[in-house]
Amino acid sequence: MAAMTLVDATTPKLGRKRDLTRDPEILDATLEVLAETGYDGMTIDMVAARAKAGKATVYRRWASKGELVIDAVACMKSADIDFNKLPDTGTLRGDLVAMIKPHSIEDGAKKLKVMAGLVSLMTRQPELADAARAAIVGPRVKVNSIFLRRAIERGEIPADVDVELLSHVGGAMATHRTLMLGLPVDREFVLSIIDGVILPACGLRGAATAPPTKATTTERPSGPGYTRRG
Amino acid sequence: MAAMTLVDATTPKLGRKRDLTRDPEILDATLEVLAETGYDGMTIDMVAARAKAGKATVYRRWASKGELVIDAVACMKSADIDFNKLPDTGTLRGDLVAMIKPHSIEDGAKKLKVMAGLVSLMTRQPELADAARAAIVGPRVKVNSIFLRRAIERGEIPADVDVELLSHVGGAMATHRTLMLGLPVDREFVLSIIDGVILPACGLRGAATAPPTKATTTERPSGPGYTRRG
DNA sequence: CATTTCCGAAACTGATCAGTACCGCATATA
DNA sequence: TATATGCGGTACTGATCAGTTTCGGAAATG
Repeated sequence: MAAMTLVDATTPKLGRKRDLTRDPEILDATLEVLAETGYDGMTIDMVAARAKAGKATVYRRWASKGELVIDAVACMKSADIDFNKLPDTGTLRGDLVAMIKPHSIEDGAKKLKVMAGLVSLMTRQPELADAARAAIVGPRVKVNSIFLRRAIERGEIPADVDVELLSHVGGAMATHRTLMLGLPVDREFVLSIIDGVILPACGLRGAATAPPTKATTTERPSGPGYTRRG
Repeated sequence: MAAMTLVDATTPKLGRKRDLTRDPEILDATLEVLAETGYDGMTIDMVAARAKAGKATVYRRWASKGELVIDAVACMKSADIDFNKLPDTGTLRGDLVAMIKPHSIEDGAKKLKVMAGLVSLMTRQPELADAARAAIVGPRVKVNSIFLRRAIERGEIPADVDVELLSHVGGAMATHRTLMLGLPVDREFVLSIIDGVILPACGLRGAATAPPTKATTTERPSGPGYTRRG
């Protein structure tokens, strides 16, 4: 990921070799500063200081501030969800809830903070926008759509639910809460999205909710934590 | 709205009076530039040029760039929804759809563009964040919660739907689509949120959708465009 | 019509920051 | 151990921009 915009780097025959361990450290520092101050507030000196590196070292590896940031953002992608280890609990709710881990929440929060610092620039820098979407939006949407499609195949939810749209609901609510409302996205909030929006929108009801006033609540396969409406 | 941060302005006994028509023109120019370039990209010279005013004229009215922007954002609030003329069609879907007017879509799109230019700063400037939320998030959420509560009172939707949460869904999806995906929020998209997320989450189904595979679709008061599940 | 004050324009000041150049030291090769 | 090179640090350059000052002209008052 980093290599793509790295400044040439022809290996010398003699003398000291480029210290490759500096790259990830500088990229991490970039993400930290980005999350704290945003793109415009971030200076190369801040990044260098954070990484305990010299400014020149940064410019020896990346041609410009813009390319450094694009690389750093692209870097976040790999540190994301492992698609080979997705939960498969047998229920949509189970799968969604299984994704709520402290690490995942924390990681998402940091990514959204980075995103906040880039939003303004993204409208004018398609390359950056693509990198940010691929790193932050893409993976989460993909996971949700996998879970939803599974639930359809399983017959748990109707086949006509708008998977594409519903896959975005979680991320949209988290984004909105962080960027617009300035409130934290914690476990409780994610649960409320699952039980208050996504599952109901699929015709299911969340775990700990009272049955609807009039509806005849037909008990379903009775797996832990959901009932089907209709 | 503008007056609160305006620089003193003691009326003289003699000579030319302050041209009050310049204020709204400068504020409008500010919003335009803000939407196009974001807070950091915006310069006072740009605003002055756009308003065909001198830079000094701007500083004669606002003490700093920050205060100008806060005023401009606060200004957007008043140009919003008229709460005395909210639609009341008798159905939740009818009310929600009645809010989709070309002007409303356009207005929302512009506000989101302005918001995009402020997001990064909002995390570090609570005053600005408050102004932005009051102008952009607040009114829309309020409208949705009014519609939802009405629908509950009417018995159209269950009383246990999470009104607070669902009121944010529309705005969250629009924000996400604009800021993160860089796609336009058009009538079709708003309709898909209504029919694909909000109504289903309330146990209703949108107008032009096939009935669910297994559920017994009980026909309800049979107003145009909805059926109740359960 | 004289006076006062605002206007737009443009020049100026000081701070900040991207990007460059250079230094002396550390380190890996031969 | 001699040599070539990357390292962190610092000083520099040039551009940009917030905010100030100044100026000639235009308007409103009396």
